[in-house]
Amino acid sequence: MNDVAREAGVSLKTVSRAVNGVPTLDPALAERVFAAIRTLGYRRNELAATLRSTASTATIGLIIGDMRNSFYSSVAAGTYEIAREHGTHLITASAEEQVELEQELALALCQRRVDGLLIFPAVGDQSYLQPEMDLGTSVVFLDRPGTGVSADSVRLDNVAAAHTLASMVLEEGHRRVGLLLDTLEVLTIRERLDGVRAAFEEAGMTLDDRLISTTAHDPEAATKATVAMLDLDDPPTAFIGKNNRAIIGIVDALVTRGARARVVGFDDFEMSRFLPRPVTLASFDVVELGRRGATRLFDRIAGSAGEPTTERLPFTIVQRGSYR
Amino acid sequence: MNDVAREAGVSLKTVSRAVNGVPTLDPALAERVFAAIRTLGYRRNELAATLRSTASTATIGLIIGDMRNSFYSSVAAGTYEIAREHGTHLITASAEEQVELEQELALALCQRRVDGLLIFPAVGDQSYLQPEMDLGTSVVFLDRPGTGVSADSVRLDNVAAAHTLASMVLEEGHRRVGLLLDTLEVLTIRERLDGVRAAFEEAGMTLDDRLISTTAHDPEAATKATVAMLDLDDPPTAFIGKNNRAIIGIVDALVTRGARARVVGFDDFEMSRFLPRPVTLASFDVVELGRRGATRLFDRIAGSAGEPTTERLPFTIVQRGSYR
DNA sequence: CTGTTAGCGCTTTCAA
DNA sequence: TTGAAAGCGCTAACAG
Repeated sequence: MNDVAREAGVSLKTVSRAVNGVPTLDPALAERVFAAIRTLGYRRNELAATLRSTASTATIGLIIGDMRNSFYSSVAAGTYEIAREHGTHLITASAEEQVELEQELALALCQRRVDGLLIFPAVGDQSYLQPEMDLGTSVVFLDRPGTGVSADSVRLDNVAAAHTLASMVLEEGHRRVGLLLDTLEVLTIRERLDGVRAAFEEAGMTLDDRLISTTAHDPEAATKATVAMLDLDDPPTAFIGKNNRAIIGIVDALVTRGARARVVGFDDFEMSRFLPRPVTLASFDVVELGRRGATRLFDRIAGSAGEPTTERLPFTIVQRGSYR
Repeated sequence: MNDVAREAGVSLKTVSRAVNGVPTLDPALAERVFAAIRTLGYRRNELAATLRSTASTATIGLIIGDMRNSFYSSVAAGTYEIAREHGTHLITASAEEQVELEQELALALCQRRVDGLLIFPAVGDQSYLQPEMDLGTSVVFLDRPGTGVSADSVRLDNVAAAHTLASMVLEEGHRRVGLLLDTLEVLTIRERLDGVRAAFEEAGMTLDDRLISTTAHDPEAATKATVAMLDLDDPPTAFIGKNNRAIIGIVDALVTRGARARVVGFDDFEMSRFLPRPVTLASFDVVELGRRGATRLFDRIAGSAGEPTTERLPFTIVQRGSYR
């Protein structure tokens, strides 16, 4: 910048003003500065610019579970969209649902002075964020609330979606309903179970514990659990899958066994129309989850005050599968 | 940092040394510094640290086409994996295959002083990168080479994969083969066409222009083009799809028409086993593409010299679909 | 092994 | 409207 000032025959500060587009600068001077910049091939150092400045670093961090999972990459797409509108860079990191790793990554991002953090909190304690938040870093939780700190969150309306799916199945006359879930440590899963349970209670029924699997982490595990339920004396006539991968596992089991059963579940996916059995899915707009989270974060970064809020995204019911 | 020094009763530099883990520091002094850090809640500013230092910013940039596309998000996953091993942050940006946007994003990342850039170059000219590379920013191109600059690239062996698929179909006795491609402006597509053409020539045959579609951008367009070919007097008995989305479109057309045809193509995907027709796919390890690109980039950042290299990832042939 | 001084590239005073 | 000086938070260089 000094070289540019010398070349243009102006002071350092005038170069700074030109580069920052300060309107009170004489256009003739500005043009001389830009000419010098071109001849010298000067590149402004954005990092240095934020050092003295009270302005932000124009960078936010996103901590997700797993980049290969389309759920998370869709959220990242929505987040990026909003970040781009704000001229902000997005640093994405993957914590693999481990809270220690999440903490390490979040603190590293804070050391990098990100303006804000969007986090899918892992099972565990997020109180490590409190000092960072006190120091001015904004935080928004996605999909589930953090533990031990109070911050904004944007979530899915799991209870209502689960209630709707379960009511539908019960109204169709099914009485034996198998649930393919994951560990109940995860709030999202508990919410989905709660919604189903509420629908059962409204119908004057109770859930059979033997028809609740909490091990359907992936398609293969879901298949195994489904097969086990089909082998019961009084097997389910309907199944509810906790997400797209559970649905795949259920359908796989049914096809392999040549069994017929009603299948419903959560999350739509691109290939769902090719499922060889008809399925009904409660679908959430996951890209919108990323957009809303980022929008809330930028509100806070811009200084929006007030108590932490919780936003819940609605769902839609879609019919898929039974391709022949 | 000054406050910490005062609190610990040492000099600024000693705090710096403690924070950086300089081994020649008296452990007793270091402990006093850390105690002061804890009581004051001091957070090191990584951005300021890289200002004076000749060291890197420990950040790399990745410019992809579209975050929602699993092809790109898989590459991002592989890139992140390697970046993490190097203690480096990953800033991801999406240029939507537009070269002007790509240039804007790449230059913005250079202003942020990323150590290196991984780019899926859009159709157009990448010579805008030359000044940045001269200034020391490393660049590696993914999936296709950049135009107008010479840099490392990691690519897929499209020609060989296309040749193998086409030879397979011809050996099975098919003589009318429909190609569902995208615009030939994209090198990857041209390579795939070249591989098919070579296989045809080896078999003493030529491609029928009416059986080459260059409009199969998405599943719907692929379906349309497939239907048009099926309506010809002498319709294809086999189809080659340019990627997973083209395959979906082809299968959709066949199922809707109740038509039988051999289907082969590029790229495996999670749901391919549920396709209602048997398909043979040439599958590339896309996560590995991200890993290799990042590995090459870190080699260059570490100072590895030499002429730009081109690496090509191999493919594997997999059988999918025909689920009942 | 520790401290002092200068300076990274830029912005913020505040005076002219 | 422009410029000089000071300083952001840290590290490099060189003494001691």
